[in-house]
Amino acid sequence: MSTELLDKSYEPHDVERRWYDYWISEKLFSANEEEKSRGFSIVIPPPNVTGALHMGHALNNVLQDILCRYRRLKGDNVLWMPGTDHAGIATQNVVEKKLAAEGKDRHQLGREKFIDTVWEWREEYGGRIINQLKRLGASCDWDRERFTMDGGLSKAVRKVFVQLYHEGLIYQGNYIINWCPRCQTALADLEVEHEDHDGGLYHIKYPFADGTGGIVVATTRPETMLGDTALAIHPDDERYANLSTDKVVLPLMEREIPIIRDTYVDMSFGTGGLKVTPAHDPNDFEIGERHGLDAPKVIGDDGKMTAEAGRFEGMDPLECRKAVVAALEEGELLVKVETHRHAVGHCYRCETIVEPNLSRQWFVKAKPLAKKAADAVRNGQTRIVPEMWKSTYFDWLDNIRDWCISRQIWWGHQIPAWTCDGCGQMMVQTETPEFCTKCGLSDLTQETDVLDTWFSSALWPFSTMGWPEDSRLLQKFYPTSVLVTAFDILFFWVARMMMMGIHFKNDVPFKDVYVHALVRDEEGKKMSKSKGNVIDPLDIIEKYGTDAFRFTLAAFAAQGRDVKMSEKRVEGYRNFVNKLWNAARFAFMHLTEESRGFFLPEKERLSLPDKWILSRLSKVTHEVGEAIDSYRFNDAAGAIYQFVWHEFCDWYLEAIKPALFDEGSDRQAATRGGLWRTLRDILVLLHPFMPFITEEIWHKLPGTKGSILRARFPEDDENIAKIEADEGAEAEMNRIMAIITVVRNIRGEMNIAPSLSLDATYQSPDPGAREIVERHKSMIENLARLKGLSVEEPGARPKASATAVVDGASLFVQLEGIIDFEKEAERLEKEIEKISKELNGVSRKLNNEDFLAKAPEDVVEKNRNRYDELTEKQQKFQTNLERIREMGA
RNA sequence: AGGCGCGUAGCUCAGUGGGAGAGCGCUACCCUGACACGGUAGAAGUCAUGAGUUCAAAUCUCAUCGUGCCUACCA
Repeated sequence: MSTELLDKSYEPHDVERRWYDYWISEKLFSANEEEKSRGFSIVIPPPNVTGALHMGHALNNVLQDILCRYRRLKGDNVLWMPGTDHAGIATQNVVEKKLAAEGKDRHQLGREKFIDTVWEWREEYGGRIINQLKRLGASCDWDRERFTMDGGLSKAVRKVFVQLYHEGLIYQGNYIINWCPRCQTALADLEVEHEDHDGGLYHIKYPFADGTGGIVVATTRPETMLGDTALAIHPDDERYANLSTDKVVLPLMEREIPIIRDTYVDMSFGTGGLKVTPAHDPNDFEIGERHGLDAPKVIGDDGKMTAEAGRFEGMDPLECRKAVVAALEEGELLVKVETHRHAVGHCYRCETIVEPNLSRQWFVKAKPLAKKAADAVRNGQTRIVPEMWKSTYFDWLDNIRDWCISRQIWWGHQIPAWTCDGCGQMMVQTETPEFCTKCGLSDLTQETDVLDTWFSSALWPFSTMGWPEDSRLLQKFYPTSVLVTAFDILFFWVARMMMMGIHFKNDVPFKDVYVHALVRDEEGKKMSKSKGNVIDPLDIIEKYGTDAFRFTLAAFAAQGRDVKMSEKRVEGYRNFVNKLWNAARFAFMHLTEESRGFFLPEKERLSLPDKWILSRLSKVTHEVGEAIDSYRFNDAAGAIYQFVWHEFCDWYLEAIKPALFDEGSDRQAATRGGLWRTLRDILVLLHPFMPFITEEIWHKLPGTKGSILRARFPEDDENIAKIEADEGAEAEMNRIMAIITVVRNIRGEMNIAPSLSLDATYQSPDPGAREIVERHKSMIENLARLKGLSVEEPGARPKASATAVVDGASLFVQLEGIIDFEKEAERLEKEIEKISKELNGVSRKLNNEDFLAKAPEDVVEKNRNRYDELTEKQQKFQTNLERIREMGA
């Protein structure tokens, strides 16, 4: 019975550290694959091991944590599988940069030593993001933390690669791929980010070989002309129907190249002539294939012009472009240069311009896998929420192209393919071969390329659970219940997990995919370091506490809309955290071991505020559960916020104070039960959103045992009394609250000092209403600060009073000596005007025969009732207005 | 070029066929036995624009304008 237990305002830091340690040491996040209870599982979207927590991670993981904590409260056996991915290119870049600072490069170290260095780096820094997730309160089963380069996961990668290869779904081939000259590796199409650039469109004349003229072609990349092997025109192009020759001379190279006819060419573009560079443009490559053209590479993998570029060898492509253009100008072959806006591809890891380049790479034949992945969503095996994303998902899968999976880097899963140095036989198998299967020679060379990181990520839902073994974990928790992710990796990751999961597990990897928003800055821009608009989640946590931050994220996670983050909002929810803290602090002044309400007092002993708050609580409990079940996190957060602040604190706590201070009374005992129960349930409802403060208060709340993580959601808890909606109590309480509000309104509008106690008269023709008001007179007097309320039948109106109308009754607030007649008249006029406006709308409807005939009965009825109420109210105000005018005159 | 969103109070956003909502900000009053990170009351919106469907539209349809994003091999 003292407030000394708690500080006046909530101090999160210490509390957060303490309880997180406690949860870990008590193993409260552990899943149990041997237990029979209903399983619920989520695999974390593994953050890059090089990563640092940003807002996107924060939102993503907070939502997952809310789901996991909620499901635990619902009694589920929850597995939240954590881990990181090895982020091949990104990690290699980081470590290379570090080496460069020491004046070294990876080639000096050699492959093996370099990989050792990366592992060392990972040991030292790789845990950073994991620790940051812990600051968020993430309740992952940390004992099971996985890494895509772990032994088990690597085994899964090999097995998948080998099987797909033997099924013909992985092949090696020479195709145009995206080459990042800085990272020195191929990239998948998805890993290229397109950005519009203003460039030049160079019109270049290719003279006919017979010297009779020429054809002008247009290109944005003149330097590639050095590798041209044809000039293409549309077969139906009448401009070129009768050419005297079928060859042109490639300028600068002075090489004769054929004029070919291909329907790919767009006659309406420029002059209708297209230069063909099979080695440096995907379309040109296909044309080249069709016409059997050579494909000389003029831009090398090192990003420099090759020997094929003749005198331009060794130049940087952009430098070469200038030189080529200058040379063309000199030869008077440059017809014109226009400015032209076109998309330029950049490496998603280092932003260098990527070169389309002909290269021998490994590919996954995506179409057959993609079809099954799309079908699984079409037939509802996997549900995408919100549905809006379904079309994006289908669109991509239905138009999917083969996936380039080989990377020319060292950090990653080395492709399990070996070539015999003797006979050239290729062996693709899970175990390292000792001898050539064809000639028996033991000189074998393994493919040096590694696999795309996303290749191993695609296996994450089952590789983390022990696949290819048929583990207990897989049996219990695969398919996972839901995948929570932002849309930006819908293709990178979700679609590919679907493909792999279905192919190798014969079942989808998750039942639901919940696609959440992207977190943006206050202006709605994507947060990025280069823009300098990044808000660091850890700074926010430091300043406002994790619970406030989490609640903010949840409250703004409306489906289908981005979250614009600003500190101001976090501050608002920090205040909410503090409000809860103080409500608890107040409650603890009155709660003892004995006041706990495992069973609530019999209904007859409960006061109206108790019955009311319990009824509201039962509804809010239901709302919160339903909202989380359907991933409407903002609705859940909103419902509980509204309830705690504006019902529990504003009304209930104020209403029960007299009872609580009535020492030794029965009503004190009964109300303590109501208070205990409501606070207890609030903590449980809030726990998924605010794990720390709820745990802290839980432990201080008499009558609770152990961690709140082990509590049951109120509806499912067998150990506490059932509560249910009580419409009667709600109606009664609403009537009382309306009266109080109306008195306060008069006080406010008339500018009456709160310290001034007033008398009021309540007049109603309804004996039932009078009885209710009479019964709760003291509550009204107390909360409306009245020194006396008399309850009467309609009759003489008190003189010099301000009036209000509630539920068909009149309320007179006596203001002898202090009433300002003019002000009161003004106030009443304002009320009347407001009512008239509403009345207009309603009567328009009721006077409309179509409305009466066609609108549903209940809508008509509702409007009729409203009409009656408003008319009566208007009349009462009108009478009072007249009276006030008389008195004032 | 296609596709998907968004445009509601000063700001940030809920609401998606029947009485315009919240948080922050603003105004007035108040340190009333937990909370000034608080309390009570109040002001504030042609629900982007135009047309249509409907008894009824912020909500459905179409168009327009503005805005954001995604996909794309038009040189």
